[in-house]
Amino acid sequence: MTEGVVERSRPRDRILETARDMFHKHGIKGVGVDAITEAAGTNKMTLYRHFESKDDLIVECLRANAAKAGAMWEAFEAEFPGDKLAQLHAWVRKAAAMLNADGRGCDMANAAAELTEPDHPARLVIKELKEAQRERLVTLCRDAGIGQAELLADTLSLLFEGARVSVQTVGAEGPSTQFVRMAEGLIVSFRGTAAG
Amino acid sequence: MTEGVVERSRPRDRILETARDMFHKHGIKGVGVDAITEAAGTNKMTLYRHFESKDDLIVECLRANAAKAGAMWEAFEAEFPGDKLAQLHAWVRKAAAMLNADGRGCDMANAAAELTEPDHPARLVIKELKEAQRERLVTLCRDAGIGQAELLADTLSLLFEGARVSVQTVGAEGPSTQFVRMAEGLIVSFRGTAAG
DNA sequence: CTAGGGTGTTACCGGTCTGTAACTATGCAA
DNA sequence: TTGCATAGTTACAGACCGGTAACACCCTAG
Repeated sequence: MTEGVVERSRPRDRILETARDMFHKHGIKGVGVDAITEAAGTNKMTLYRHFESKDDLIVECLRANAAKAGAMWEAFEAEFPGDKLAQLHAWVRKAAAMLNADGRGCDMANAAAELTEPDHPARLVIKELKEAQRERLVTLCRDAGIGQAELLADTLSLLFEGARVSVQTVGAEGPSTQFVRMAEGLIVSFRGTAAG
Repeated sequence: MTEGVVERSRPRDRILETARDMFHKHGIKGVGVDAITEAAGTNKMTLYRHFESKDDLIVECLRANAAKAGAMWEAFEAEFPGDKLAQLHAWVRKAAAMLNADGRGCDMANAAAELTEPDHPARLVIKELKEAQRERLVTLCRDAGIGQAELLADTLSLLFEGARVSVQTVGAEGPSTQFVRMAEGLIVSFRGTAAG
């Protein structure tokens, strides 16, 4: 009765979820473990019983983000079963929606900007997850029957990545407003050229 | 009359230069003022005699970066006087060179990722300087006789921005390798369409 | 020579950070 | 009931952070 909060989930899940949100909003070095545990309604000892270190927590947060992104791809397939071109356009719409979601960029890109030590554990998983994402987009382009699928996928991915940092620096009214127009134009252009 | 021998630049210049380098390499929150002054061969008191605070130093570093970038544009004009299209291609080559320079992205984008407080003094100058950069590229495209100059400029700028974060996340062997090909293709494509 | 501005040195303040120790409280299961 | 895993509490260690005070130094202008 008196407790109506989200105390239903287990401390580990609450910590992970809260950390994801706070890292996203305030950056990784801008949030301490004390603030995370307090916001998660638990305490520091419990955090360190579930995670080896803050770096470990960071890595788990990045993996959780990637898992959520993976679910997005499954949603595309569910919405347009077999229609790969429609799924590609869905990706463009979803990307545009993320641009307007909040003024923060990609969590992995932001993490890479903050964690500069070359052997930081997060850098490995960032590279791994970004490469997996790229592979997915390349496959989607190829299955959509587009020639030079790699080039289109890389171009779209660079445009999106650039748009995300653009909203973070100059805001949502900057060059990123043209993202959909650019992306759709590119898809049309690549569809026009014969495969090869 | 008094000046002449510059065997060693003044403390303020050394601090500014050192801070620019260290912020670039290790991020802003990853470097303390003690480390900066020590690397600059001076001490903390001297830093605080020339800069109001670390935030003030950050802003001055960003402005110094922008000034250096401004010199780049003048170099284009000096190398290809009046030939705006050649200057645009020079911009593409210069951008590609920056991608391979080191694995770090744009200092302003990285600063925006780190400094999340909405009213942080650095955010204002980042927006101001990025908008100035964009205006320069738009003007160059327009003077090069390209129709839809804004759209080309924004597309190129997003591609470049995306390529910089890409090298920072997956490395220089990722999608950013195709940057020149993408950019040149876009310029050709936009030149083909009639102005209007 | 002298005065003074720029610089260097040392020590310190109050705060925050990650991470740990020791102990207590709770809930569930045999 | 007993036993054990999980979670909460308090306190602390050790390091680092941005920023300041007080004072000694040196070079040069006058």
